[in-house]
Amino acid sequence: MSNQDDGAEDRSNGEIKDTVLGSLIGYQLKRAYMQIQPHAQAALAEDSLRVVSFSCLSIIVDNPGIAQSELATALQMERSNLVIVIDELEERDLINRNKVPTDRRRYALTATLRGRHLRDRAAERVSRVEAEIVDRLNEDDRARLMSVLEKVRDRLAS
Amino acid sequence: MSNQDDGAEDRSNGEIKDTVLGSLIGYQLKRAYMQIQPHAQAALAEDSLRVVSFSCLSIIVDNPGIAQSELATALQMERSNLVIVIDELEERDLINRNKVPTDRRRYALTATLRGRHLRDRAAERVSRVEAEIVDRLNEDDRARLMSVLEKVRDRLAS
DNA sequence: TATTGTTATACTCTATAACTATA
DNA sequence: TATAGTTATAGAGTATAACAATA
Repeated sequence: MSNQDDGAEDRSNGEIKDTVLGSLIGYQLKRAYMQIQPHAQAALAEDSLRVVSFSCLSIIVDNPGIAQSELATALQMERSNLVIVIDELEERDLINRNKVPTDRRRYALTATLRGRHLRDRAAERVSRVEAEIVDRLNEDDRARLMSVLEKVRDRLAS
Repeated sequence: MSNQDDGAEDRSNGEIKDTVLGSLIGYQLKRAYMQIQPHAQAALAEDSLRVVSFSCLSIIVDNPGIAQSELATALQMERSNLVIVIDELEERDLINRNKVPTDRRRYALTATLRGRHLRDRAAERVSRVEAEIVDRLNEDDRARLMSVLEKVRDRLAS
């Protein structure tokens, strides 16, 4: 048998082919997110915030009076899983649970001054980190991002 | 006090503002992924495949002879968490663990004919589902996707 | 000494069911 | 009867440490 293409690809250079997987938008989105997420996480950790805490705080800052249910819907998470996050933000004096006279079942969530300032600072940090990461992406990673950009844009051309 | 903007935004229409959060690439990527993932998951479930099983199978099909460590690196997961996935693919006769004479520590993973066919069919299914979803995105979701496209493209303009 | 595959385990995230108090 | 917040719990997914076999 000759050295022609018999399906056993040459991987002696250590490169892994993911042609089929890489053609899927979901895979590319996940990969792109996985590049960014740890850095965003690290940036938020400087303010002792998790990604979910920051997301909640940010939505509360921009939507004063929002209820926990509404917040859960906005972030596409279960309201049961939101409770301890809100607890923590409240304990850190970043937000308040305000009683609503017209509906005593719900809380009106509002950010404190401290919460608003922390949100702004944290958002600034994450923005900076994201910009740095995208700038430092290597050839493969850039290709990945461009790939998902193109695919989604093609499908959106309507 | 008048009815002017005092920071308490009007949310009577039920719309939630996420201006700051929405300006972050990571958030947009995650949101976009969360739109696609459940549908891809459902499509793969028709072949009793999880996303991780399909990803592994797909990489093995395209890289015959790959080792578990290499596969773990390619998919950015721990090799310890890969073991049961590979076990399952092997039990379903979709791949083989082949002994490598020159290095008896590693296995050379190869897909069976059945595995290659299943991968092709599953990939086709996911592609179709992804296309449908992107087509059916509502105004908000499209705006989200365009947002991340623009942001990343701006940063990549080099 | 370092690496591959493996096991066990812990930790986080997410999902579900059920409860209470209100509407 | 339905909804908001809450609790408890189960299930994924992911991360870490340690081990045997081999390099």
